Amino acid sequence: MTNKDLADLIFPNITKTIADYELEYPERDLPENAKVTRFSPSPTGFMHIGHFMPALIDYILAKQSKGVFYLRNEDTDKSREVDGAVIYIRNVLDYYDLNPDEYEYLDTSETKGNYGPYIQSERKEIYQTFIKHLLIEGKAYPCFLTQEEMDSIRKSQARDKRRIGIYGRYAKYRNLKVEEAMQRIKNGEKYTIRLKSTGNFNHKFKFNDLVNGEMEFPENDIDIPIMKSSSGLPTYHFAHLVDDYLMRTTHVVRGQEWVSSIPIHYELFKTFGFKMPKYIHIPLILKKDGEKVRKISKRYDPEAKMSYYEEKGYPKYAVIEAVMTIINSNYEAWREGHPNASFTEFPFSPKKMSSSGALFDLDKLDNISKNYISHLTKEEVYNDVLKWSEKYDLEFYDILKQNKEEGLAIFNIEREQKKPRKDFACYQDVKKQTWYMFDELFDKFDKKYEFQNIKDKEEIKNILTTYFDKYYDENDTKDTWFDKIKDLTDKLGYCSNMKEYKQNPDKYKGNVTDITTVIRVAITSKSQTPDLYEILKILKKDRIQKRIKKFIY
RNA sequence: GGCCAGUUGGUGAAGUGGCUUAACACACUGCCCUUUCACGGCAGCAUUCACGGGUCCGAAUCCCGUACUGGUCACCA
Repeated sequence: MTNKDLADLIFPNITKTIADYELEYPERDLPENAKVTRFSPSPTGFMHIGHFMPALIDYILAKQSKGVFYLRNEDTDKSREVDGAVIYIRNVLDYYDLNPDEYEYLDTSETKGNYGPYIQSERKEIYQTFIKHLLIEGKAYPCFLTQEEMDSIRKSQARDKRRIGIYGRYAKYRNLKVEEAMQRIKNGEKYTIRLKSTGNFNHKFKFNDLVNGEMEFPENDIDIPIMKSSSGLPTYHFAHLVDDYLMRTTHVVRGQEWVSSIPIHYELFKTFGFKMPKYIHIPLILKKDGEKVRKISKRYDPEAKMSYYEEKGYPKYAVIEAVMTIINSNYEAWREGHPNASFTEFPFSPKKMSSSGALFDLDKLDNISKNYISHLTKEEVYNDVLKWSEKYDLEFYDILKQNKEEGLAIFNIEREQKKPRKDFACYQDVKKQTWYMFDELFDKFDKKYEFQNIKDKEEIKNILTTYFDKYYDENDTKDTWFDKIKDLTDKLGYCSNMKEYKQNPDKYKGNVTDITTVIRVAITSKSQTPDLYEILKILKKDRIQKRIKKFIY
């Protein structure tokens, strides 16, 4: 009985060889230095910002080098798979225009690319071919350790302060006779297949990570599981080896949490004699939790989920920009010199990445987003808000849809000028800041009139009636409008000249500010709004009179 | 506990031995502009780069040690 017999017993139907697959998936015919990257999420839930960042980098790297960016579905753990996660992840890529060149979509059976299948659960035979090869060579073996046995090994190792894992004398089945292994398998015993590690923990090897530079690790000597007993599917480490080799991946972008697996991956690649891809281990996104910082979590931190940004209505441009500033510290400087360039043109450098984790600054996002939205045209804002509200605020959507002209006018207040207002950080803000301009909302809401200095009802009434009966003319230009306000101010015993007022505040009942505030509040209910003249201009006489009447009586 | 990495202001950070009396951006504070709010302008915000020691004419930058922080040690990825 030989290793070959054992391998045939375990994989009777595997007849192909590694060489067959190497022929089937040859080296890619790409320009020199073209990078092949992949976005490879496991479909276990929502798309996390910690996935989005590597996806952006993958995309940039491939685009810039005229390479390939492909999507691979890492679904080797069927028990953790969440329904719809695949579709959701794809939608996020789609939403941000990070379209993969190669992919396979389960729901639509749409597929593209010659290096598939791109779904790991459909690659079982391929993995098993590689595992069979290892078995034949005596570099892997079936292990019959039960969960309970492994738990007790782990406990005793922890107690004795030894390294945790199945290695050395803990690897009870690594030298089991072929005959006995075959007998156990025939008896129906459960087994996993482990790598027969040849590493020595006391030997170090050097490894070059594109972010961290040269690092040194002890060799792996743990007989890691490469195939699960439950499904016959490989573990992550083994799938990484096979897929990234066969799909001819050149650059692997993944989170820092993977650097501790480097010794395992190093040994795996060495065992097969395959060249390792280059690795870019990117910093984790952290979250401040009281005094401590920790890895951002989709359970506790709403902003960890990519859906957060869509729900709030942050323009995708702003989200990408904000993430890019974390990715490379010199991004902002570059952007200043290239205001209209696509982020894909940014000369990304892994060396410029920080190797420690970063807090994601939502204030910064707001700032980027406000700047961006402030430079859109009124039509762009209108269309974006319409699109957003159709999904997230139907009431507002209906109003906007029916009042397009008015919406455009409102969004154009102090816009389309050299230094536009920066009111909106996201489209969710728009309604909060413009609702009083729409009668449907203004009439509906329970308003708190935010009067400031002048609170006396009679005085307010007097100011309003005098102004609207004697002064207001909807055709006035801004200058004449304000001249009239000043005239009224003086007539009523207030001061229209602020400098004069500041010198002798006691001589007057108040100043222009008080008068405009009364008008502003009576009309909008709010003490703080954009330019009053513009607001009056949009509302027009009839609606203003209606509001005033309603307010006074 | 083992292994790996990191530590510059509230945040992202620039900085690779003298050009740094530590850049830039966000946030914050104050002033100015101003019909409110914003916008905009100006100014302020780390005498110091986790700590201790060493090398050097000279260190945030190089070396050693300590502390702290983070990641990881699954038939999860």
